[in-house]
Amino acid sequence: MTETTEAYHHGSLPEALLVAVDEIVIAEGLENVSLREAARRAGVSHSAPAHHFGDKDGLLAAYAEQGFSMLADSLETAAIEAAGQPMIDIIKASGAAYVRFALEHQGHFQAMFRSGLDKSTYPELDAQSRRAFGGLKQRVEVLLQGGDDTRNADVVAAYFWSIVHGLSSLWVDGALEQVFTDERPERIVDGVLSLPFDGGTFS
Amino acid sequence: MTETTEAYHHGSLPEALLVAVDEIVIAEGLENVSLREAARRAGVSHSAPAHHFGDKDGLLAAYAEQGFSMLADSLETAAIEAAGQPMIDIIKASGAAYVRFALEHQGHFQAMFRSGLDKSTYPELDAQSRRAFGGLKQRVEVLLQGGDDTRNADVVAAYFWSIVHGLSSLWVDGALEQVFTDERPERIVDGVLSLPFDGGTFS
DNA sequence: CACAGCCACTAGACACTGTCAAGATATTTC
DNA sequence: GAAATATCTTGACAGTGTCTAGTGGCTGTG
Repeated sequence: MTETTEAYHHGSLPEALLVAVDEIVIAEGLENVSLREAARRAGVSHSAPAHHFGDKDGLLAAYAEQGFSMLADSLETAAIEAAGQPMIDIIKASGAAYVRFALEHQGHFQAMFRSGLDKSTYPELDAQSRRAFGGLKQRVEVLLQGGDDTRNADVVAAYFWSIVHGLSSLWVDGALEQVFTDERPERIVDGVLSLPFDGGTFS
Repeated sequence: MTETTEAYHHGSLPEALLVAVDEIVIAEGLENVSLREAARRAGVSHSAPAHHFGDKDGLLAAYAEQGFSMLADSLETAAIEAAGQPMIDIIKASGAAYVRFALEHQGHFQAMFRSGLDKSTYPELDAQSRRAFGGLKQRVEVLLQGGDDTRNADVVAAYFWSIVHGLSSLWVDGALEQVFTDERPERIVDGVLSLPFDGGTFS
């Protein structure tokens, strides 16, 4: 567990607590995160966390905010790596990065979308989540106007977002494996992610 | 609050407790549901719920199971009402019913997908959730083979499911309104739901 | 009609949790 | 070096989940 960095009392407690939260979420689930257990893992007294994060929701909000920040970075990195290609491929790469993030950071992903935190009471959380999703909307606008496409940009952005978010949620939740027992989830995900670009219309 | 049906001691406590849970989730959020508060609202002692549901997770599982059962019924009803129309329209109607259910029963929807319950420890929960999603898979199979479509049925089913589930989650979470401030969510949802049937492919 | 058994619930206890107030200790500032 | 401040500790309280031991009424059987 969380190696004791000894040198507390000069600034590393908040980070150590976020690491502790991540460990707890992974090991015992989001609902079993507690201030006291996080404090225990960080080697401090039971009420030390409150000093930095206010209360339990504050700690979870900081953890979720970290997650949105990481997600925003991942999406941006994916877009940069795909730079030069057609916009549609940049969007496709971002979508894959979204699902990859959800799977590689399930603890953060749960806190981001399952903690029930009200963004209006945590401005920084709100800001980081906007940062994560703002890029998609812009790229969709470029995509549509470039091709003289009359489809509504907000609708198309929500469409892409719903696909990757739904897919991520269902996968992390275990629902994909529950329903599609004969297919490996990776294949399902790959297939779904390419549908909107290669046959996502049905009639 | 929960009118006291007086006539306890002959069978109505479990139902009353589920109603109480629903009230609590709506009024104070999923994470504030407690056995003792549910007992209070039902007018019984603090440990009465355990007699019927075992423990807190058991109560939440029963509530979530009720939700999956209602969802399965809603989807089935939608499919029946659209019977006779082309299969693609039946699927479209089911998708709309899915999103409508999420919005009209936000309490149940949260418990179904945000409670972190392990389905393998609640067989009835598992069964009801399979019932809800099984129909979609079958209908997609009919859709594809009817049109000599070579696309993988599991992939297409996961695609539809991801769209409606992602859309529902983001809406209930308030994320749609957060990002698309200038559009009413209903319009976004209507647009997204029709995209896969009228221009869901991009290139 | 008595009585034994059982079902639905109560009452009390315990360990755990979040949160608050008060204090202690180290670090920084002047 | 002293004062001020940030960081953390200690102790307390109410609320919670869960366990154990009861209690009260209903049911079926002789």
